Amino acid sequence: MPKLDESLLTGLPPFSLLERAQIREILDHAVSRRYEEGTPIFREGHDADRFFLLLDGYLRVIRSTAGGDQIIVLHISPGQLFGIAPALQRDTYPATAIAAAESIALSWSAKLWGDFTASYPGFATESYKTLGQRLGQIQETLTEMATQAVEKRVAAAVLRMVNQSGRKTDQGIEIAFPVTRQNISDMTGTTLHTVSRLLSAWQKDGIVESTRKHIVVTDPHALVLLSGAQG
Amino acid sequence: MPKLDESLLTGLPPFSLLERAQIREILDHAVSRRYEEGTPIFREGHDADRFFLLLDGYLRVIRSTAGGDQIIVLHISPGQLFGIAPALQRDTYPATAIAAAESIALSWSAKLWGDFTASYPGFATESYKTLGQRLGQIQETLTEMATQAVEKRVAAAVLRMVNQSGRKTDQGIEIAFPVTRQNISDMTGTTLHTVSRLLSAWQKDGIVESTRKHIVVTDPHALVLLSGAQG
DNA sequence: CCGGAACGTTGCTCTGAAACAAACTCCTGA
DNA sequence: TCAGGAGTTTGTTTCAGAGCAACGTTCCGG
Repeated sequence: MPKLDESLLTGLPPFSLLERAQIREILDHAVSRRYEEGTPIFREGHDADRFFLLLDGYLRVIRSTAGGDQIIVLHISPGQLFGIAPALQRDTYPATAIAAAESIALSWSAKLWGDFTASYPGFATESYKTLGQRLGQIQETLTEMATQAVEKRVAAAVLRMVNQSGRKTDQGIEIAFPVTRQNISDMTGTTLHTVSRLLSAWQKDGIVESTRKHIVVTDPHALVLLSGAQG
Repeated sequence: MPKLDESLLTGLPPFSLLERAQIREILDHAVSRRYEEGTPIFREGHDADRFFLLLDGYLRVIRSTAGGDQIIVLHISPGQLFGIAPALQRDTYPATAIAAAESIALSWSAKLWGDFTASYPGFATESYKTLGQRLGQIQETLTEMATQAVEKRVAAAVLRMVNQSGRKTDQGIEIAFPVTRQNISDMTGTTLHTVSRLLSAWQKDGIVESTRKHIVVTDPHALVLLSGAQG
């Protein structure tokens, strides 16, 4: 296995305070791996023996019910730590992570978490900061789910993906990873049928442009209004 | 202000590894306060300048939408840390905490969080463990909200309160703090009307017994079945 | 002891969205 | 190049649960 380059980590929040030598040290303990679209990185209930950093690609974090229904709890984008159950003293992962697009991630043995927080200034602080943001996001989604009508939720879900991964094209802003109607329904707790109808309607109104597994938002402002941003 | 007694903290997870002298030290920095039912301890968006430990009573943690709807994210029971936004490097509280019954809580300046985690063995570990559990709970609620029908959600919500605060009486297990229909609807994202109907129906079936702000579960097993525990 | 507020119950109506159903389109691999 | 599967679209039906309304009950302060 070739040595990983230091530039992979420089500039990322958890490592921003570190010396070059320290980053080297961290990388020497890391394992790098590529995941095809649809491949699980880890599964709900399995031994939480490693923690991860996404270098490239996008992930979906999923929870399933006993009845077989599933929902997408959040998305992970490049530069983020994930699977940090070990940081929370959990011995199993509470959710499943799946590559939404071809992805590359580093990972470390869970045992190293303690070493990292102890040895590297800023690492713990920044990690827990991320965790706090994530907790806030989930609470946000929860309130939304409990109080908002389907159309608002779907609009909000699309916006969230755009905000996290949007990149400009000539027609508008596109979501950088493949998304199916089913995926969106799993984010919003509705059916793919309803999502399909909504997207069709929005397309008619010139708000989005969508093909098979691909969505471009042509009128973000209209979508923000639909999402009910207190208007 | 009289000195607080060490026995208040002994045995609680975050402090279990500590010496008597260390507990003394921690208590000397603490402020103790009593809150009437309905009194807010802190509010969403306000400066997160303190963190708390509930000694007695029960709290509701609430989030509100711009549109004025609100939902109860979780309940806090005695012995739990709460308002630990400072631990996550947040400068405002992401939710509001309100006394569901008359309550007593200790609090410390947010600045001390760093000192506590640095000086007291096990404190950080135990705190983040709690946080992990809480994150798991919220994800659980989220999936439930997205996939389950109203009756199941309400049953699950009642069960959660019973598990957290249930105490045996001659007729069954009662929830130890006041709960209105509206409260339950705020936990489940439905209306108080629907909750009222459900409780009436359950009462008819001999599953619960409820008076004004008080609920006794007479047949917990039936409720578990209703909650859809994969049966 | 009275009046009003807070909480709860119940009946009725109506609609948003799930469920069911049936094609259609694109993509992939044999 | 053809078959099958994955993803999508659209129409129709159905119903759980929200909304509205009116009334009952308990509690508390003056």
